[in-house]
Amino acid sequence: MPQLNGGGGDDLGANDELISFKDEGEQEEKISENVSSERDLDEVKSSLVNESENNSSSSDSEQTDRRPRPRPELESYEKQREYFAEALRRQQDGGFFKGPPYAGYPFLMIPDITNPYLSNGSLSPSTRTYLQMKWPLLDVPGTAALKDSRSPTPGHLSNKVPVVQHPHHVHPLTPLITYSNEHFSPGTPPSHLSPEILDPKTGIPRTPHPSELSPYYPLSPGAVGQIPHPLGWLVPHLVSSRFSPHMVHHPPHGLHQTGIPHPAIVSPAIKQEPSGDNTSSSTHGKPSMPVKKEEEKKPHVKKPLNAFMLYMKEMRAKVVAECTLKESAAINQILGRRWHSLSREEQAKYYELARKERQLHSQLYPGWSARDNYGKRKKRKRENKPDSPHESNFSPQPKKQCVPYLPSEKMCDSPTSSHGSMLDSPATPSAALASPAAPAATHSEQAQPLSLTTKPEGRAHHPHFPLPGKASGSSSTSSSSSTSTASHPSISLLTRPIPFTTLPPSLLSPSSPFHQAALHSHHALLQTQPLSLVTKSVE
DNA sequence: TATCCTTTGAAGTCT
DNA sequence: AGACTTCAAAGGATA
Repeated sequence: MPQLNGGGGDDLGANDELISFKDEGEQEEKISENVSSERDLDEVKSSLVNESENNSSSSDSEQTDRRPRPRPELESYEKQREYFAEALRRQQDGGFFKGPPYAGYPFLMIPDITNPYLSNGSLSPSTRTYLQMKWPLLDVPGTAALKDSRSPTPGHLSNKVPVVQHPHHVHPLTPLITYSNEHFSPGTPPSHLSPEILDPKTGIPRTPHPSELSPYYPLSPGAVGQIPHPLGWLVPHLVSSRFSPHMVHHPPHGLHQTGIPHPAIVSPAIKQEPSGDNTSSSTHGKPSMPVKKEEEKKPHVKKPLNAFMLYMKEMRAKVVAECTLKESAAINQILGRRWHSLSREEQAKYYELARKERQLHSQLYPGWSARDNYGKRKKRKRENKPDSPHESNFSPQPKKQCVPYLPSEKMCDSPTSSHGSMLDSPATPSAALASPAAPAATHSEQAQPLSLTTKPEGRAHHPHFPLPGKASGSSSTSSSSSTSTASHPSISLLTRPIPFTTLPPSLLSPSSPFHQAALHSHHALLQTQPLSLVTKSVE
C-alpha cells in the first residue's frame, strides 16, 4: 500500500485514508488518451490550459473570451494577490521552497473576503487561492512593489483567469493550511519556515523585528486593518493553542473575533431554512420558542469537504475553461471521471487533504456533527420518486431521460474513451506514467467489457489500497450506486443532453474518431442500458 | 426564487 | 453490520 506520506512528517496517520479506485473507465480513459486522434485534442486542451495557466500576456481573444471574467468582488483582491504572487516569485527566485513537492506547507490559502462557504456567496474558482509563500510573509508592501516587469506574474496566481490549481504549481494539500494548525502551533513555528519576511520596499527577504512579528500571526495590526488577512479567520485559533473550539463562542453569523467568517461557518441569517423567521436577531430571548432560537443562533457549520469535493473545487475552473459546458452537472460528471482517472498518488493527496480538513474541522468544532446539518437543506430531490413500480423494478435510481453524454465529455475530458479506441489501443505511456503505482490493475481492468455499472466495482476498494475507517467503501458504493447505476464508465449520462454545439466542428464530423466513438458508445448504451433510458418518463 | 441536476466521499440514520 | 440517506460545491437549467 502506497504510503501517503504527503505533508512529510505529518503525524496524522495519513495511511488510514482510503483511496478510491479507478474502475475500468479510468483505464479506458487513460488508454484512449493516447489514441492519436485524441492527441491533437489533448494538445489543444493542454494549450488551452497552458494559456490560462500562463495567463499573462496572451490576450488572445478566443481563449480570453471563454475565460470566466473576474468577478467584481474579486477585483479588489487583485493587488493583494499580485503581491503574493510577487512574493512567491521572489521566494522562488531566492531558492526557497524548492524542496520536494510535498513541502506544501509554505502555502497560504486565500479565501475571498466573502465567506466561501456562505451558501449565498458564489464561490468562484478563485475563492481559494493557494499561494506558495513563507508563513510569516504577511507584511504588506505597497502595490508598487508587486509589479515586477522582469518576470510575468504566474498565471495561476492571476485574477484574470480562472484560478486553476495546477499540480505543477500548487500541491493539492495546500488548502490544508487554512484549517490546519498543527503546523502553526504556538511556539513551534514550522521549521521550514524562515522568520524572514520580505522587505516591503526592496522585496528582499529580511528578518522581521520581533516587535512586528507575532510568531504565529505576523501580520501587524496596521496591516490587519488595511487588508483582510487571508487567514484572518484562522488566526485567532492559531494564536491560541487552546482556542475556544465551540461554536457557541463564535460571534453570531459565524464571525470570528476578527470579524472574518470562518469558511465552514454559515450564518443562519444567510443560510437558513426558509422558514421566514428572519427576525431572530431583533427578537432575541423570546421564551416562547427557546429551542428554535437556539437553533437559529447556531451558526451553520458546513461539512468539511471530502477528497472529491476538494478536487472539484480545484479542477472545476480548469474543466470549465477547457469546455464550453457550463452546467455544473455536466462539469461534475467530467470531474467525476477525471477523479477516477487520477493516479492513486494524486488521489491520495486529496484524501490526505480531506482527512486533515476533517481533523481540523473537528478541532475547530468538536461538538459539531454532520447530523447537525441534517434537514437543514430543502428536502432532497428524488427521495420519494420510487413510488413508480415500473421504475423501481427497472432501475434503483429513477432518473430522467438519459442521454449519452460521451461526446462532450470526450471533448472536455479527454480520458473518456471510445470503446473502440480502448480496445484497439494498448495502454498508453501516459497512463502508465499517470498511475505508476497501479499498472497491473490497469491492465486487468482494461480488458473489461462494457459494463452497466461503473461504480460497484470501480468504487470498490483497491486491492492494494484498502479503504480505511468505517464501512466507507460500502457506504460510498451504495450512495453512489444511486446515481451511477445508469452510468457507464465511458458513457456518462445526463438528464439533460449536452448540446453537440459544445463540440468543435472537427469533432462532429462523421469521420471524426470522436464522432465514431460517440456513435459507438451510444449504440453500446442503447444495447446495454435500455432500462436506464426509460427511467424518467414517468414523473 | 427555489430547487434540480450531477459527481464522490463522509457520516448520519434505519433496518 | 449493512443498506440507505443526507450533505458538502457549483452554477446553469427549470419549474
